[in-house]
Amino acid sequence: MLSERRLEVLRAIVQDYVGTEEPVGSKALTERHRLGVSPATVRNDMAALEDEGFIAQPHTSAGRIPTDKGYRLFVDKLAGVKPLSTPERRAIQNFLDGAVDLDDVVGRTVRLLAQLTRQVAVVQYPSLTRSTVRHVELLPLAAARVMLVLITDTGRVEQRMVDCPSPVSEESLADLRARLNSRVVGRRFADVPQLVQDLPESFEQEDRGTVTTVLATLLETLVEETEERLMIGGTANLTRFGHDFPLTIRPVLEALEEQVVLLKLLGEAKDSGMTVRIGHENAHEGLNSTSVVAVGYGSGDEAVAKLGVVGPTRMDYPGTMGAVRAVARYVGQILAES
Amino acid sequence: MLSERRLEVLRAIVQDYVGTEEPVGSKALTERHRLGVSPATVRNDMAALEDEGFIAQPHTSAGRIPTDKGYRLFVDKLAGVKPLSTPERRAIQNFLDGAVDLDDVVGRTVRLLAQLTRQVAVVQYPSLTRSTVRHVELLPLAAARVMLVLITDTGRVEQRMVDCPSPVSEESLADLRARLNSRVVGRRFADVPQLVQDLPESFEQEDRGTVTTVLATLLETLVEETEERLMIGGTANLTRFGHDFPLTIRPVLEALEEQVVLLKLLGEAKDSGMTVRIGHENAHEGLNSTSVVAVGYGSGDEAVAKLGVVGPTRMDYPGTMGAVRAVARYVGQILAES
DNA sequence: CCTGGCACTCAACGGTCACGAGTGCCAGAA
DNA sequence: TTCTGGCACTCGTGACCGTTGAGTGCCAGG
Repeated sequence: MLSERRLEVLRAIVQDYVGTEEPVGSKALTERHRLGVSPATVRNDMAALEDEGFIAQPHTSAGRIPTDKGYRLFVDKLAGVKPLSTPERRAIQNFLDGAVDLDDVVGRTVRLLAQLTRQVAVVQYPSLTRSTVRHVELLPLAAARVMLVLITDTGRVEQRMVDCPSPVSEESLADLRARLNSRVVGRRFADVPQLVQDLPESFEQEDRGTVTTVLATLLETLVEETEERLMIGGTANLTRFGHDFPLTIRPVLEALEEQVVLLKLLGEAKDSGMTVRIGHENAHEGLNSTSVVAVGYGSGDEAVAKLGVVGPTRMDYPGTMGAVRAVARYVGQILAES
Repeated sequence: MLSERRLEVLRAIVQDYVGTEEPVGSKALTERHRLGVSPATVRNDMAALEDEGFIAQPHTSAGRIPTDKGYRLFVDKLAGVKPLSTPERRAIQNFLDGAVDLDDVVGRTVRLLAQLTRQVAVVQYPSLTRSTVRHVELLPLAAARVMLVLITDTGRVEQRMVDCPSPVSEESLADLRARLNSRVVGRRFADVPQLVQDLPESFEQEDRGTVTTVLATLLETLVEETEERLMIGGTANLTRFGHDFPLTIRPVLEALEEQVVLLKLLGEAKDSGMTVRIGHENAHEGLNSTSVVAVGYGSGDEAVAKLGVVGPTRMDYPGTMGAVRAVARYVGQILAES
């Protein structure tokens, strides 16, 4: 087991390295942190930490840098979550309060998070399957053409065109709309399939085709949209990564463009509490030199979606975690109000 | 005026430089392009082209590279638009055909364009002001709370929450919905303000407040959404820019994140025909070393929005222009069908 | 178990030098 | 006139090399 002081040394190394972006040596450490021991002692501790795999040397005769394992220990045991300052909190609230619709909320959140953490921000749209139905609308566009509009309690709206097998009267449509809504409003999307299962049977023969088609489209929409949407921002912050750009930044940008990858990334995060994935802990190869800090957010107790940031493993974990958590809370509040 | 051969030399320089990304010298030129003259002659021509400002030397004893002015001449006089190959056309169609809604169309388009040109793609959502109204829906959510949903002929949907000054009955709402739709369906959004101007007067005193509020929100939505939305993709392609990364890529990423900047950029493009802005022709400073190729697209003759790509001034103009034009056409078709 | 001392390693920096691609200019040929 | 070959010159690039200094590992003694 590592002694108290060695942990202290690790903490100091992480902090210095995050600050300076340069390998940190024993002498510099004793000067900047009152460890109460000489550089030689620190060197011994460092050797031990290196043996255990918490730190590494880029090359002989250079200082040490933390490994993924080192950051992991730092995050788990050595660092807390740094709360935001009052002005910061106020700024968040002001910035988020002006949003007019869901797109706007998500857009503002992503910009805010990117600015606050100076990293790449990712915000997932509230999931359909975890939301409840606020309203289902059916609009006749032509004789046999209907637009289906789904509205969630989180303000999300989805629409689909439905081509019916036969012309539908306004009355039948109104009837379907009414019955459909009476069954599903207030229910979770995940439960919708069950709830509408026997609906066609209660209609006249002539309208049954239409009802079936509409319901099919509705269910299809639910399935398609389970692959969620998301928004990213702050990619310009990637340029602060390191000096060895092209190789580092390229795969990250590529990964960020693949929504599938990002969604999987967020999906892997725990539903409650904050999740931090460091370097190689990320399954996707392009993100092996980045860390992901993610957390769920929602209007109530339950998370309806996730948000987070992607940055270099060498990031300010306490600060980033603080910002992510705070933003998630405020977004939850905003959603609850609307 | 420049002689025929000198123009030919300029064309050769642009082509070679675009291909190799390295300053091109007189000897290499004569070897790769059958100009029928010796390197010495080409040198004289180059000196002339340099005097006129079409090409420049990064430093003495290096080859020449085209200036913005040189590219401009190339695009205007020396290069055509390269049509896509049949497989490419087919790929576009296949890729775009599977789209389920407007978001999907735009998303697919942006990915397609990025992939085709290997550059950053920007696609603007169909403008509200230039679209026509397909339907206006009013959904009662609570006694004094209504959701306003706007649907355009291009499939775009906008929704807003409206808090009414007093409770509204279902009947009044249905009445308003009917009258509103009878006035505006099929009309252009730009004309809506006029069309609904006198609507409140025709309602009972008790509902007038609600009507006014709803209309106010409607008009507000139109104004807000005049600042259009857009989607970008292919930013990973920025890493192919040059070897002097950080300085080049940074401002571009920043500019791309500012939707305002991009919208202005696209807004400056001509409504019909293709617009190419080269290097310093772009007002925004961060884009001084990039070129923008943009074109309008729409379901009919008229453009409802624009799309384009952003890439290094050193880009394959004929190919890029060909891809942009082709994609715009297909997107137009898709929109017309839906 | 900590400390000071010491020899060793190695990336980074800067200077020198040869190479070669590319230029401008000029005198002579077409 | 216009093109061509020849020639001297420029200057960025890359190889080579010695110096410097931060940092290490190890060891003997407190």
